[in-house]
Amino acid sequence: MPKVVDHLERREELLEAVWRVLARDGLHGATIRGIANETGWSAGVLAHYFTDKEDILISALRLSHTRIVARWEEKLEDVKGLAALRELVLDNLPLDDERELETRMQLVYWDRAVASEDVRSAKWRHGPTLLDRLDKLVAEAQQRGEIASTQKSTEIAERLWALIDGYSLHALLEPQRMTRARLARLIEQEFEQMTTPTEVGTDVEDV
Amino acid sequence: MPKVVDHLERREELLEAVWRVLARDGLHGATIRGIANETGWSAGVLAHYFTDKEDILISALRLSHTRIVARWEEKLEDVKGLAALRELVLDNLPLDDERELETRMQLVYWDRAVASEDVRSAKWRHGPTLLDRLDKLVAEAQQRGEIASTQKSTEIAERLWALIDGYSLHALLEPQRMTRARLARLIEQEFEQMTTPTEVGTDVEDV
Amino acid sequence: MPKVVDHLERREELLEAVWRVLARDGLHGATIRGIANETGWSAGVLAHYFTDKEDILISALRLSHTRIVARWEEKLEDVKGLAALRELVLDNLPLDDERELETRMQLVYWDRAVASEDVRSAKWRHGPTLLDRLDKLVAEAQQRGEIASTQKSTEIAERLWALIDGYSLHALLEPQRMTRARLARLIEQEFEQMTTPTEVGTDVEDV
Amino acid sequence: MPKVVDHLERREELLEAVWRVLARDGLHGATIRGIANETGWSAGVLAHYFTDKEDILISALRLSHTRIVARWEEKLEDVKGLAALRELVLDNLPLDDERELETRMQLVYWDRAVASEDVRSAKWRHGPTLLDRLDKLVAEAQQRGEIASTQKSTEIAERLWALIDGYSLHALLEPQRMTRARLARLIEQEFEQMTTPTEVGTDVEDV
DNA sequence: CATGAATGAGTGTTCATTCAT
DNA sequence: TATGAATGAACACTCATTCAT
Repeated sequence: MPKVVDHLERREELLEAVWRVLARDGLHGATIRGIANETGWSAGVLAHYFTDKEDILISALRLSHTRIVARWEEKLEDVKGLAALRELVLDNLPLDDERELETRMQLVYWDRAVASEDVRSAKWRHGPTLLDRLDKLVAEAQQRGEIASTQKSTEIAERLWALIDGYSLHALLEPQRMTRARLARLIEQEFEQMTTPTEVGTDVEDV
Repeated sequence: MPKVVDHLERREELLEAVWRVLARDGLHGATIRGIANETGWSAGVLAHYFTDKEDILISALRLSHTRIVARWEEKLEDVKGLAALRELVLDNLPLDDERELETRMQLVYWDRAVASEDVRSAKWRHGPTLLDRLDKLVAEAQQRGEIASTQKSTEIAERLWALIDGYSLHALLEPQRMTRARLARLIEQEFEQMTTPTEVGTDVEDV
Repeated sequence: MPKVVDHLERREELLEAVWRVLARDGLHGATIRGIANETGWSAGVLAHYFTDKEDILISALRLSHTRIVARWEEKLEDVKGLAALRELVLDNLPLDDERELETRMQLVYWDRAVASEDVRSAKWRHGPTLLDRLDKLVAEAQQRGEIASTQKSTEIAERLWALIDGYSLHALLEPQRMTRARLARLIEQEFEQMTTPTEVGTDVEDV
Repeated sequence: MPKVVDHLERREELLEAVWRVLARDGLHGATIRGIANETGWSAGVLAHYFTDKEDILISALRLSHTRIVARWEEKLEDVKGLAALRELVLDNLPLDDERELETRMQLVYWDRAVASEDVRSAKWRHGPTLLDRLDKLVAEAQQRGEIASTQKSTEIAERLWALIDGYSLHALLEPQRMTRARLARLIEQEFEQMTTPTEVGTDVEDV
């Protein structure tokens, strides 16, 4: 009996090594040999699982997305509205090593994305699912009266997404200034602002 | 006497070509020969003005920063407080071609920045002057009573900076969705929120 | 299993090609592509066996030294004193193609050696083993009474070494004048002079 | 009146700079710009005095030869025989800075000489004048009875020349071992050996 | 399935040379 | 005469890719 290797399992194991290399060396520093070295296998083995270097990079990014979405599903199963929204936002910030790796992963693709329509396309990105989910949860929180409805849910979601990416970027580029603690505090303030002032506002109006 | 060439002028002319290449092809696609082609000169001419490819890239980034800061100085000469803050924020968003090029320029360096302490250093970046300026103007606006003082100026500035980079990123990655018009509108809402709700609002309520 | 190649054997095969190139084109004319061409392989293959061009050149020189020393060991196994000395001297003169190639090899490095302390260092040269060996054999011949002891062994060795390099140089630079035959004759005279005159010799004859 | 420049004088001034560069950086490290830098003039000025880089190198070597020969003429004007021979030999050893520079100059050309018949030719070298002169003086010394006639003058001259180049080489490659003092002593011994032992021989005969 | 030997295109860089001023 | 701007060929080196074993 020949050695049976679970093709998909091995593939994902390889892609996780790609993640580590991308997070460590950036996309410009990610070579086939460097990746192979990180996997512990030889360079040629990647040819068995991927057609191309581009295929490796796309696959790595997509697997990351898939994992993230799966994690969302699990996390948001039992929570609703504002609580769910907070959960989702916190899950997309580099507040621990795992999420920082994911953030780095996305960041290194941007250099290529600006130059290539192809990289910007759905083949690489899993679409704006984060924005959609934020929107859905914001709307839900508005319906529950947890968030003011003075602004459209889409716009609030858009703002949250921008904050997530902006703060994430600053956390990676200036880690000693934008520490994880500071980042968590700033996001917390964001939620306070989204809730308290407007709640009062509604009260006044309601009177 | 040899052919007279203004060294600094020629240098800046070359660096502007570098900008165009970086914005078009990304940092990973910027080759010496590609840059030379964009300048209209031969490849070897770059050796006269720069020691290294790294020198070219650093110089291009720094010149961009210098130009931007100079533009700020000019724009903010006569305005103060909230008006100045709005001016500064709008000046840092990809709302026209010139600013979009600047935003692209910065973005393409991030891939390298995450992997290299050196690229993150002051040699490449001109320091967090934008944040400092935002902070100063927010504080000024707070003193004038144009913005509520419920939140520290630093935190408001930090949020504005994150929004600038987050929105800019989305504008570049999904231009058909995040159009310039939409971006302008969202930023305008941000300013409305910073001013209206806190004015009188909370005070009155608390009474 | 991949194609099996004896790494060390292939390495030495490549280095022998480097010898031929150096002897033919000089060090200044030895390019990676020229060397690759001489090996019969593509240029990139050298990257598998050597880190650098400098590594190639150092390795080529060191292998030559290693081979030469090994040959000495073998040749001097059974002979002693003057006979061994003669053997050693003759083995270091360009009296056949193999030794001429070795001499050329050494010569082409001198241009670099004068300018660089590094090239003069032990990393490149195998130390003055030839001088040491000459010295040892001269002393041995003196103890056996085959050579006069009026001069220190070190000084005789030093002179022999200078003659070896001086004659070798002239043989390479003016081959039509300093033929191999002439070179052999001159060295033979050197040995005669080292032995006969001090041995009472002339006195007896003249009587 | 335009600035009058003595063409030949300027040419020689430039070539002396070439000497310094060759002695310092070797032939492989001698670039047009490096030479120009050493002259204190711009790079383009060399184009006015020399057609080619090869022309520069040839000219530098030939001027050196010319100067050396002129020095010989002067030095050997009043001395004859053995004394003149000693003078000539000492003048060709790197026993002071000026002569070391000359020796280095010659040495760095050897790498090119082995590869190119052209460099070995008379266009580059001033022919074996040193050997001829040595020969003439040895013969003269033999006629005067200062040196034994047991060996042909040509062969003694050949040996002296080999010693000169061999010792010079070792002095440049291992300066800390083969010091100038040691070199002078070894050469002195050579002259003693050339005279004393044979003198004894003659004494016996004369009896 | 896994290896690593081998390839060749593309990169940054150096440098002799030309030429308008 | 002297300059230095500009060129373009040649270089060492990197790296994704192919393929025989």
